[in-house]
Amino acid sequence: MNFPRTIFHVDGDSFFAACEVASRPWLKGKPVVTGRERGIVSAATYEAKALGISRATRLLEVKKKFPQVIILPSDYDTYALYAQRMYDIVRRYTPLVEEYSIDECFADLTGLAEERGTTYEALAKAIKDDLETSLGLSFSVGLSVNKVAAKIASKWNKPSGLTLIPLELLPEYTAKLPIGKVWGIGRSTAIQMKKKGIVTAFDFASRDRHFVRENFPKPIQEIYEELNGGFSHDLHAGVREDQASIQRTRTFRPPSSSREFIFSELSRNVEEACVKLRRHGLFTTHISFFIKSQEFSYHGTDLSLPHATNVPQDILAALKRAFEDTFSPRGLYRATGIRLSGLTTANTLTAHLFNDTTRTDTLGEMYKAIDKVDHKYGKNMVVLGASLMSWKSRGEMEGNGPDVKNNLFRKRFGMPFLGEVR
DNA sequence: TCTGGGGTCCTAGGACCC
DNA sequence: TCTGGGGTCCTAGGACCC
Repeated sequence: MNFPRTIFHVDGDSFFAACEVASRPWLKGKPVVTGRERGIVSAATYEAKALGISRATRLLEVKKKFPQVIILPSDYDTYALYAQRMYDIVRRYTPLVEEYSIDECFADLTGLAEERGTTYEALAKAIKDDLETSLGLSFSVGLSVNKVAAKIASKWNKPSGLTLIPLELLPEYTAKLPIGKVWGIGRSTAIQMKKKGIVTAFDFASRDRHFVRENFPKPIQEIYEELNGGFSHDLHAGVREDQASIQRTRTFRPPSSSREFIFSELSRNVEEACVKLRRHGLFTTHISFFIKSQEFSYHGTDLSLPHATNVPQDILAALKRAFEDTFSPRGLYRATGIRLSGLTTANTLTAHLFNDTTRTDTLGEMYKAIDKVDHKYGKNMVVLGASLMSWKSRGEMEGNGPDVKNNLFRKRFGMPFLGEVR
């Protein structure tokens, strides 16, 4: 078997649902789905899938047809914990591990089989067994010559599959694979390709290189190379420190046309994005926000801030006018979102360029204290008055239950400058 | 005061991923 | 599949410069 480079891909089977079962053993063997807060299925155990439930099935339908199914809200903190353990186990074999997503990773095993006097098949099996026995979850793994091919391999046989695609077998696999299933080929590219007579991944791979260069953008050209056994996607091992953006978005139900409420939703998103910013020790210089209409159209703008910041007050001040310009009282909206980009590690710009640095520094100090309070007593102990309507909203009850909601309000008191504290 | 050729930087928007 | 939330990368085109 020929592996010029040896790229390994791990994919957790029904990951979210499987994590729930692993952390609550009494759920074992039961049909469990996650995604309660969304109203549709995010992940389903195989017992649930056996009933005919698949991703994106409506939960109302699930409840009606299968009352025995256990419906859980997503718990990303737990999933992230399992993901971390998964990466660490793979790292026992090589430091070259890319933490690709919450349920996937890539590893570069090039040369390792020879080094250990074993085969790649045995090596892949060992990693898979290690993962499954240590975590109590099932994984599908794939081994091939690059990332695109390794993804094909891990998807080939789910759940709990182990597939090796050496260079010489790649055409056999691509010939059986619709082009739209290839990692990086989305709907619109697939449609474009169909018009050019490309149906399978092999159809694409066997086209003339010149034709591909002429007709497709760079990312698609890179996929072309990898479908032919080349190597164009490097592994990004280690943790990413140069994150480009942080975003926070939230859908609310029912949709609303209240200016105050929608701004409070935005304000809450800004606050939560800032928490993340501070946790990473970052400051933002560019923001973009949107409000999303019931018809799924997005309205919003991008803004540059006068100086780098990590406190919500600065961002909201910049946002206020743009929001007023964007918001239409006749519109019906279903979500808001904020994205922070132009991230830097220090607010160097503030130095002596602006005369309100004192205020910003004071706010900075205050948020240090607030972050400590949140760390000690739980998230969102202190929130801005501007966000308050969002916390009061009905949608909140669905996730946390009425107790939390009542609790939230008993302990509130107003505080100048900060808005409201509870 | 009529206009060549070439470069950089930024932004909006599209496409894609899990 | 009538649709949640969090990301990345690329490209075209405008602004500006020599």
